[in-house]
Formats: sequence, structure tokens, C-alpha cells
Amino acid sequence: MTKQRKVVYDVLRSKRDHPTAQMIFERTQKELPTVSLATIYNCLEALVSHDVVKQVNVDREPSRYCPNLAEHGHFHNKQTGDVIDINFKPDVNLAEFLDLPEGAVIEDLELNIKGFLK
Amino acid sequence: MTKQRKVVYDVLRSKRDHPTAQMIFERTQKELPTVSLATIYNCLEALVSHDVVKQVNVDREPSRYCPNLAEHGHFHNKQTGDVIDINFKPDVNLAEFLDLPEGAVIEDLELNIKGFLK
DNA sequence: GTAGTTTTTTAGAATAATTCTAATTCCAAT
DNA sequence: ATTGGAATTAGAATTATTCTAAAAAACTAC
Ligand SMILES: [Mn+2]
Ligand SMILES: [Mn+2]
Ligand SMILES: [Zn+2]
Ligand SMILES: [Zn+2]
Repeated sequence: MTKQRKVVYDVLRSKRDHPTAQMIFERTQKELPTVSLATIYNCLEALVSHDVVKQVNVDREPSRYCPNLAEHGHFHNKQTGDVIDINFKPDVNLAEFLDLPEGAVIEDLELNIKGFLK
Repeated sequence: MTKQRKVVYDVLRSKRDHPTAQMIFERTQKELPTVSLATIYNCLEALVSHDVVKQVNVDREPSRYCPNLAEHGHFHNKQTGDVIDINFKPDVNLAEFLDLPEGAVIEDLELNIKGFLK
């Protein structure tokens, strides 16, 4: 954990709105005015590869980042652009409901929902 | 339906391996040697926006395209790079198992699984 | 502490999938 | 055949991300 990585991680935990690298860059600059965007990408890569942050992709938009390590999905509100966490109901294992091929080993399961709030 | 759109659509249906735009370009060239990559993108955009083809994104890799309109997920085999369709077991409505916010309207549900075959 | 080594950060260039622009081609209707 | 709109095309532009190389920082013996 370097100073920069710590601030990036704190930025992610302090507002769990799934910011993009650019948004994280702007928030990190308030704390570390000389930080560079390359460093933000480097820090995020370090955090993601050490499984302390998840990278969330919705379509081909810029990646977003999430510090919630519990298994969960994402709801993308098309009206507001917000992305919020969606938990699975207790004791639900989604894989049970899928017709997976023989011998399939799941390493990662990603659920993205798009819609809006009535 | 123009000639190009028809060939792109046929390419997609004839081998349902979720090809990228580049792969579709190469396959289409066998039928239409003068077709351009821009046209492939234009055709795919037309097919996707008319809901006859689905765009499938796995991480930040190039988009893949799928002519299967039934609700289904995707299994991305990390060992081979293949992407295959995953059907939900009969009469399963995944949304039932999710803790959605009050008033959430689902317009699209996307399930991507990464793993391998033992 | 200093010298040497490794890691991280930084600025800026490079990359690559996709989109855009503007010119040309196609095609259906008159 | 002419025309008008839509589609296709080649190539330039865009943009999120990655790469490169140099400077800074962090570590590790001595
Ligand atoms: Mn995704
Ligand atoms: Mn996706
Ligand atoms: Zn999340
Ligand atoms: Zn599919």
C-alpha cells in the first residue's frame, strides 16, 4: 500500500457510487494535487489484481470501480446514469438456475441490469 | 435489409460463436469482397438497434455479437477464449432472486460467467 | 546515513476499438 | 432516365486505456 493506492482506495470506499477512473482521478487530486491519471490506472490495476476492488463494466462505457467484495450484481439506471449494487436474496446461488455445460467451473459471475426506477 | 446487412446477419446465424466485428468482417469478405469494416459496424448497429442481434461485452474486450434472442447468459471460457450461450433452467426468473430497489423496472438483464471446463 | 537496488509514480506517446465525416454508390419511385 | 434519400466506403478522429522511459520514492544492506 503506497500513499496513492491508499487514497484511491479511500476515495472508492467513501462514496460507493462506482466512479470511473477519471472521476477517481478528480477526487484523488483533492487529496494529492500532483497525482497523475496514469497513477490512478496503476493503482486501480494493483487493487483489482489483489482482489480488493472490482472492475465493473457496463456496455462499452468507461470502467467503473467498486470496493464491495460481497457477491453482488449491478443495476444501471438509464435515466440517471447511476450504478447501484444489487444483492442476491439470502442463500441464493444463481448458478443453480443455469444450464451450465458439464464440468463448468465458475471463476467469476457478473450480473448487470439496465432499467430505471418507476 | 440491404445486401450487406443480410450477409452480416447470415454470418452471425451460420456460426454462433459470438464473433467480434473484425471476425465478422473477415467472414463477410468471403461473400462480399469489397465490404468495409465501417459497413460491418454500421450493419451491426442497425441489427442491434432493431433488436435482431445482441451485443455481448465481456470485460473490455472487443464486442461480440449474438443472434440468439432468447433470454440467456454467456459463459466465457478463459482457457479457449470461447463464449457460449447459457440458458436459464425452465421457468426461472432471475429477477426473483435479487434484492431490487422499490419500483425497479428491468429493461435488460445481462449475465456473464468466466471460468473453464474441467 | 550512504550506496545500491527495486518499486512506484509521472508525463507523454502509443494503441486499438469504435465512431465520425464526407464523398460516392445504390436503389426505389417517379 | 432522373432524382432524392439511404447505405456504403475510405480514411480521419476520438477516447479509454496501456505503454515507455525518466524521475522520484522506498527499501536494503553496509
Ligand atoms: Mn460486463
Ligand atoms: Mn457485460
Ligand atoms: Zn458494486
Ligand atoms: Zn449469446
